[in-house]
Amino acid sequence: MVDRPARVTMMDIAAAAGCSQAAVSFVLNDTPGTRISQQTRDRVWEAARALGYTGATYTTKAAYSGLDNVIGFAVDQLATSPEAIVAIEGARQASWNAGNVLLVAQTLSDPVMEPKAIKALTSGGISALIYMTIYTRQIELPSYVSQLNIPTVLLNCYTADHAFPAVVPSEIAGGQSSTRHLITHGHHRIATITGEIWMQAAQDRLTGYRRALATADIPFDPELVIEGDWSAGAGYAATMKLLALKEPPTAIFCQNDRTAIGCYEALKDAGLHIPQDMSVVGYDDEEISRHLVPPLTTSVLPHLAMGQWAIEHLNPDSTPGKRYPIAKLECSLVKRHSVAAPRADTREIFDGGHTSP
Amino acid sequence: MVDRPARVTMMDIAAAAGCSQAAVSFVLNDTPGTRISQQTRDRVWEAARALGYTGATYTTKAAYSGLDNVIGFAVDQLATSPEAIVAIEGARQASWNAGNVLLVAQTLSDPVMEPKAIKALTSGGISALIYMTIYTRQIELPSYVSQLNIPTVLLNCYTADHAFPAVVPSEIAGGQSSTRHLITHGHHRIATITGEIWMQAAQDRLTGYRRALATADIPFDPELVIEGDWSAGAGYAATMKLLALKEPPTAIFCQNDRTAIGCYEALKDAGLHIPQDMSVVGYDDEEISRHLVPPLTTSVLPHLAMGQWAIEHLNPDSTPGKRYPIAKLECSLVKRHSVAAPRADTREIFDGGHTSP
DNA sequence: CGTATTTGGTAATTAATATTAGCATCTATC
DNA sequence: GATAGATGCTAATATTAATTACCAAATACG
Repeated sequence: MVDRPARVTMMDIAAAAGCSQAAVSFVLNDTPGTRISQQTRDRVWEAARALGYTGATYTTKAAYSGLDNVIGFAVDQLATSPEAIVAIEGARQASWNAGNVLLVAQTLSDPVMEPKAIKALTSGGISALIYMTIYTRQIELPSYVSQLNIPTVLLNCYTADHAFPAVVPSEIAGGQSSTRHLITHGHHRIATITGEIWMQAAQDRLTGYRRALATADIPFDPELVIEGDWSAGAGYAATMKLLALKEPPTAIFCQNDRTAIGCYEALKDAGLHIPQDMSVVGYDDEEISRHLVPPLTTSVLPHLAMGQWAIEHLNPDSTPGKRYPIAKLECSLVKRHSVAAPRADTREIFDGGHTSP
Repeated sequence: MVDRPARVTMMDIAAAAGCSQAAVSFVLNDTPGTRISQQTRDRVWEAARALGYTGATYTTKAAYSGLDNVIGFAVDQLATSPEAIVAIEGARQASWNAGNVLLVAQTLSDPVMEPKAIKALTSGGISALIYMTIYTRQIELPSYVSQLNIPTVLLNCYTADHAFPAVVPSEIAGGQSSTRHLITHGHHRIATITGEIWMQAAQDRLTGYRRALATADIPFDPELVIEGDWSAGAGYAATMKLLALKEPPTAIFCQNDRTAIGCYEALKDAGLHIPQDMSVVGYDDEEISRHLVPPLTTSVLPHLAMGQWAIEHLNPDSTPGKRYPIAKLECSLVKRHSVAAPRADTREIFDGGHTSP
């Protein structure tokens, strides 16, 4: 480069502050063992700030830039739901022994903010990156992430090319075990209220539901699947629709807790009691679920475990071209008091008359 | 320095990778317009990583280190309570227009981790720092924070020397307005269940309580102040103690929502109804409060506003020696259904016989 | 087969910063 | 009022990294 007019050097600061370049170096680096008066220090700092000193050109984007054990954690949203916090906590716990520091930035799913956030993270010299999204989904990893040349793990999302380790909740298994839990309590006529069906999670939980039915040799009845939208309102409406059926279900698998809240309301309005008249299970284990009456049986999202998994799979040997399978972690069922065996009379109808002892 | 054995330079990498220093520079900087084969690039990266290349020495800790608009947010705990997240969200909203990126790190109140966290934050070249604690309290700001030479704001904490702008909730005003709310509903015999009294927040809320009584010319009765510990259990015990009083109160100001939950339980067990037999107000506006029966009147902690305030007061002109007053933001009361006028009969006793129309 | 062009580098130069050594000036001390 | 530090700084130098200019081998091509 022939002309570099923009760059501010220590020489410029020295000229502005009326001292030597060496003095500027001493001040800005706070070099121990040098004697510079406070006045000169102030003048230097002031000049540096006024001129917008940016440090040396020699700040290579190279790996291990000074800080070891700093792991970047990029997530699209922090405040909207607790999952991100839980995952961060899991990551923190897992890296506790190693003394790692987590640096968290929000990408806000914004084409302007995301590169800024990632740059802010990386220019600090992180040694690894965890990239998380709030909603489980396939993503296109931006090039400025994939070309970072540091170990990277995807959390709650994955790319089509499987170029990075990725971990997501096992929603299929979760839907399956929720449904199986109802089946083992003797239910045969089990309804489900889905989320917005275009979302991966909703499809997977439904798949799990069907799989559990198939495993137990219970025929699938499309009448018992109502499409919701994760909201309590949809849960209410769907439950009402189910109750109006000629053969109403004896149990409802609500595919998230908010839907279950609407379901609770509808059952109350219909004069039915949980779990005597109707068993209900939710999904997500939101804080409120344990305070419902009766406390809701639901599945915990494994975000804590996913955070831990991510840390444990930050493998430095990134063989180029390697392909990783997507890891799926179990959503464990927390059993509370919203599930019971169906009433004998109801059960007899579908059980062909023989009741269990 | 005569011997510098530790420092890894591009020369070292060049030797290890079997190429020139220039080639290393090209590769690590991804300099456009240079032709380096992929094999050489790989060798260079591998060597750089193996040797632990840390970048140039010339990475001055100077101001404005490359990244403008990156604000560090250090907080002791992220996961234990939602306040930190709310404050971060407030800060994010406030800096939205400016396009700032927030970089969040947890200090974990740990003498080992905190310096690491702060260093991770600052070495990225943040232009400002917000330092937050979960519990409102006076702190000793570590020297590596106070000597950072960037605009700094304290959130939910403050130093004895007032050397930095600081913002905390106005707990005194909050306690006062909670109590006043009960007074305006006609209550004269108002109890309070405190938190752990060594905590600033508990003391301040109690002070607000006393101040509200004094303003309304209601004599302070020590019998009506029970020391709790923020827990539901303490709330239960304290309420029972209050109910056993010769002249039980008609309203209870629980100094946090969890205490109020215990209080609700105790009242239920005593066969009393809220708000007909006893008015209750809480504090903190936890998620659960709106789902209690009846929904709890409580005060919202102003963490969102505090986050915004912090961003707005990141003033770059840090005149050395300047003193800042501690800003206090209002805890606004959210009125739900746990407060009503006292029963006429109860009120008559203390009202001297004349009831309001 | 000679020549042009691309590929893949190096050597030398330059820019920027860190560090060492030393030089005035002040200040306390006898 | 000489003198021995201590203080506050600069000049010179050493390191390090970025960049330019150039070079040799491989490849394409008529």
